[in-house]
Amino acid sequence: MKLAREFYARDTREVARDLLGKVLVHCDGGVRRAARIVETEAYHGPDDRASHARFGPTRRAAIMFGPPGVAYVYLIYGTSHCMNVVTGGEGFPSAVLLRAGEPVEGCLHSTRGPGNLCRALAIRREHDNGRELTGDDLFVLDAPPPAEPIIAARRVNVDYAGPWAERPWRFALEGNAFVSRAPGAWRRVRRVRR
DNA sequence: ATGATGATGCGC
DNA sequence: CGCATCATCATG
Repeated sequence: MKLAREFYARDTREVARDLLGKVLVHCDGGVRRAARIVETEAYHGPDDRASHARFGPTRRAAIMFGPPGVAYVYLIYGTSHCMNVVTGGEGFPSAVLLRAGEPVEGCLHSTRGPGNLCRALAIRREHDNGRELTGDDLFVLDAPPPAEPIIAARRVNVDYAGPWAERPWRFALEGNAFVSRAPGAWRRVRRVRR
């Protein structure tokens, strides 16, 4: 069963945790590609200095201010695409970055790391940015809560964000082999409620 | 540790 | 307009 808009219309950090174990599906011209989400990051509100929304509703970030349940896909470092799902209430900019998955079906590449995950599922900014996750091409399938405990840590590569970089808004399934490597990963990890 | 590679956002 | 920056990855 596909996750409905109400799933996304909640606090970013809650959505980021609840997305773990769910299955991201991309129907790519008749071919189905899917991965189980094992790592996410929350970007929460206009004051989050790590968020693309920190400059306000610019052309790129405006989508984060819009309705939840929409894909936000952008190109980073000229080489990698990253996919987010827009969350929260309209007008309050927030999104969850999908950082890693576990291959389920039709994956073209490693699913470890946000850029790799997009490449594996053939998700690209030109085709998928702004796509409604309530549609039939790109969506997330519901799944039972994961057996693995959920862990949290500071977000990756957002040192420019000052104190906001310390917030434990990166979530993952403990011990999962597909969780991305990153500097300082899981050092100050805290366990989160199930 | 570093380079590839291009969109983005800012400041002039 | 120019320029620095960047929610990455692969390689050595």
